[in-house]
Amino acid sequence: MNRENIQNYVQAMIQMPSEKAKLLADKFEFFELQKNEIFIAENKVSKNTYILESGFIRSFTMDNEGNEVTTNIYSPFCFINDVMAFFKQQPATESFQAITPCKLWAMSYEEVQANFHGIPEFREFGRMMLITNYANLKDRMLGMIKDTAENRYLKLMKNHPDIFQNVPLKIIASYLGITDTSLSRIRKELSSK
Amino acid sequence: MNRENIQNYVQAMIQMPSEKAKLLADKFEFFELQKNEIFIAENKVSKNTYILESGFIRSFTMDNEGNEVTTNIYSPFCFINDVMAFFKQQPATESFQAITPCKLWAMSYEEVQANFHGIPEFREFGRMMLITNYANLKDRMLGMIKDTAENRYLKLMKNHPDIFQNVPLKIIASYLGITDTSLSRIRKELSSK
DNA sequence: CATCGTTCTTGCCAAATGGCAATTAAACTT
DNA sequence: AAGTTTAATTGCCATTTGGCAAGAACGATG
Repeated sequence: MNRENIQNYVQAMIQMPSEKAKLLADKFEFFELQKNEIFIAENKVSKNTYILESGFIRSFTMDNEGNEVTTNIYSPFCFINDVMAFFKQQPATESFQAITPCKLWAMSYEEVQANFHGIPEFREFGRMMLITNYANLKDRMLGMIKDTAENRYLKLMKNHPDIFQNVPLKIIASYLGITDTSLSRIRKELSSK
Repeated sequence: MNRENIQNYVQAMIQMPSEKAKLLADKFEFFELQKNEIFIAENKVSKNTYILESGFIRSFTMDNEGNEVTTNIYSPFCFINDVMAFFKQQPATESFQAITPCKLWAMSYEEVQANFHGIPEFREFGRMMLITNYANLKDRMLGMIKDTAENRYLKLMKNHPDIFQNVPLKIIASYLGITDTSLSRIRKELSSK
């Protein structure tokens, strides 16, 4: 645990004096998760929003046949929650689970609201977080349409090699929108090139 | 053109007194588009944000082989722009084009910023818009992974029958993430059931 | 209303991905 | 370390989707 880490993260998101960043970082509370622990459950209202300091998290939901679909894989540092559900304080549409042991920082909804109104930089930080999340999702959406499964795999490899050392392939496959069987075959195909 | 329409739209997005909604609605300027006209061009900074009053708009970009990929289809009333690019005032990552003749309302970036700081309800409106966009994108992303092309087609049919009467099938196919050939076959298959 | 260009459909075949089941490999538990 | 669970790979074949090209249908325009 190191509060400076999230201070730097907050500061990296938007331009502000380091004292301000420290002020914001101080609003977060540290906690840890064991492997496989679920800390935001689908259909329940999430009272906190989170920053991931170390470890790997995934979000997932169920498809119509009852299979788990991994909607996202998170690696440090990043902001984590079901944005839509959290800001409206409605039930989450997906669950969030620790893939490895994790260190996180939490801030309650009430605290977020209070600081949104009181600290312009924080409001800006929140907005930037929303925008960044949105951009990431959009990139992924485009990738799903424009790229083959193989290319999506290669891109993830390139942009997040850390994930492949810490996250089971079946979860990665689900995130890429294919079965673990297909991912295995794609990997075999690539290794023979 | 009817300013009351967007006043109602603004008011529907977040709870506020109708005088406030009127105040916000007054900030938008009316204009029209011809069929096929492009009003936000990829790689250019969009100086305005828009509300669609009538007609159909699509956003699109190019895939790696140079084919157009329709990223979204917009029908009234809705908020339109490349959210990420607009709020950061960076070059748009996709183009926006009128599929039919359209009536729109525009607000400049400067005006948006000024009102964000001056009118809490407007700030809230902007945030809600962002969140709503995000939720829609997320639903679509999930659909791409969870549903077959046929189901995506049926869902769109159910949720936006209006689109099928106004937008060419090749654009709808692209939006669904398949080729026009495949969409045609899916439709044939369904009609024989 | 004749023409030109676009959109939509269809046939044929190829490529990508999935489903299931068996086997191997790896990770966890005691 | 042995045994048990979970993850990953592989073979076989089915299904979905794509690519290309030809023709039919539709729409805009003179």
